[in-house]
Amino acid sequence: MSPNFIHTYVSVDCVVFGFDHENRLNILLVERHLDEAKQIKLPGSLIYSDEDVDDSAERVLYELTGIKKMVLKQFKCFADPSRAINKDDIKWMDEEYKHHIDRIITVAYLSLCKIDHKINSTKYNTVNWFPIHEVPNLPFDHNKIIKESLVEIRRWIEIDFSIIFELLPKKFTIRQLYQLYSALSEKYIDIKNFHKKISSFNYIVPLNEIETNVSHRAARYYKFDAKVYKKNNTKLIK
Amino acid sequence: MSPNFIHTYVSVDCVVFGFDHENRLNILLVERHLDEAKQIKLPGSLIYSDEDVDDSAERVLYELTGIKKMVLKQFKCFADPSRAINKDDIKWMDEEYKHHIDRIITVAYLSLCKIDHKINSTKYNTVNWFPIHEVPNLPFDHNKIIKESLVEIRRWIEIDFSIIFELLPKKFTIRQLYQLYSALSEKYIDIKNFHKKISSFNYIVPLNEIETNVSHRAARYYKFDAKVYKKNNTKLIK
DNA sequence: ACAAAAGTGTTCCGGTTACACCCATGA
DNA sequence: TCATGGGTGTAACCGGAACACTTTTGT
Repeated sequence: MSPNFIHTYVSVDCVVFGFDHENRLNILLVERHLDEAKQIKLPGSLIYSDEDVDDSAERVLYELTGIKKMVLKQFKCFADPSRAINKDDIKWMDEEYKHHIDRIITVAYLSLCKIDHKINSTKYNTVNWFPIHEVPNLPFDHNKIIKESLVEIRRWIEIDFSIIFELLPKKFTIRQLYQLYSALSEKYIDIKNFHKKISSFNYIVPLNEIETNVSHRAARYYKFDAKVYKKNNTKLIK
Repeated sequence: MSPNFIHTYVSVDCVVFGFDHENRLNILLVERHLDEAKQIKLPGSLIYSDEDVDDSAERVLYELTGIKKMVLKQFKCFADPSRAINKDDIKWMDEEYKHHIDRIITVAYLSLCKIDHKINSTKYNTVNWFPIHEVPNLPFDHNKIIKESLVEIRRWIEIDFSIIFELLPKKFTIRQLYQLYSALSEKYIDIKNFHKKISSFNYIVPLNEIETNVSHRAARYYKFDAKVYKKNNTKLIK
């Protein structure tokens, strides 16, 4: 065996997006403990020897939120040989996994979560939402992963518009959907035309319920009907 | 260290597409040798201990074709624990790498090549084009990888139309481009309208040269101007 | 002359865009 | 009564789809 072939550990890191009440994209970060210090990072784990990566990501998401069957999407393998050469990172891995790890490859996943959903982590003591533009410096190449995940979530919504509803409450107004879509697609759309278009889709179902306590005409709540959507599969933008 | 974390080799496999003169998508496959028997497979390699995956894929492509700087795109990590449990596959790995490998994770890449380009492999004795619909049973999960690569190449062209020209000769007719596009996008487009649209793009440059020896009106040759394209970046389909 | 494909022109249609206008509600 | 946003209507516009027509070349 040529000694210069990689023989390594492989991990999974998950970027979980949420959409807050101030119309900002957020991501979930967890706390890691190094000596007595705390540092935040992306949730992740080494994969098990009998696990597929998708299963591993599903496990990480469950350990993170307590939710089973979250939508998820693998988007990139990060394998820069120097992605884990920071001393603190190596030290943390030594402590966390009780073994010296000199190089580590990670497979990054995207996931989506309603921001009001109760987070019930079975693994982490501290799990918090961070607005995407307020994410501090993170260990390893986690900042890079997050940056690329933003490109990926936009692409994902182009491919499958329906996943956008994973970020909204079950009942939502068209304005909420508009603001989420705007936060993701960045190109301007007239809200009136957006409204007309969205409400013309048969998988956007109007409810007999409107907003309360708003200082203007109350907006109607709608829900997303996934079954109808699957039959038609209309893209928002052709 | 918990013993149930994966500690493994990581490889790269490349699906290289070409477009033949009968308007079929082809892929490059190589021969592997097991005992005295030959078997064809996707080109690939374990990654080196100081290599990033992208670099590794670039190296595999160079060893395969002799071409430097081929376009490439990582598209998925395949890590099913049972993707390498076939006895022949294990035996082959034992011989190829002189070491027993019980599990292997691979990162799959897409690449594109003009089918008339000379193939000058520095590693493989036998490298051949296979029409996509005539690919035989391959070892590991290579058939699965190829299947998913087809979905991916279509997506890639949606995102960046210009990469389609990697599959065409430098001089091409609009009909050639039409047939390639049809092979990839599968939805019918009227060739007249396609012609009109394509020739309206300023990055599709008409040449002072037309077909010869055709039994109908000779078509004009065009070339693709990447610089102009980069400035405008028009998508074929909005 | 005919076949086959290049290349151009024209019409039609549907969806997007840009608004104007009215409605409902709280302050 | 005013400000704010909900919700509807309409007309202009633009790009794609369909297809007719002319051109060019080999057989």
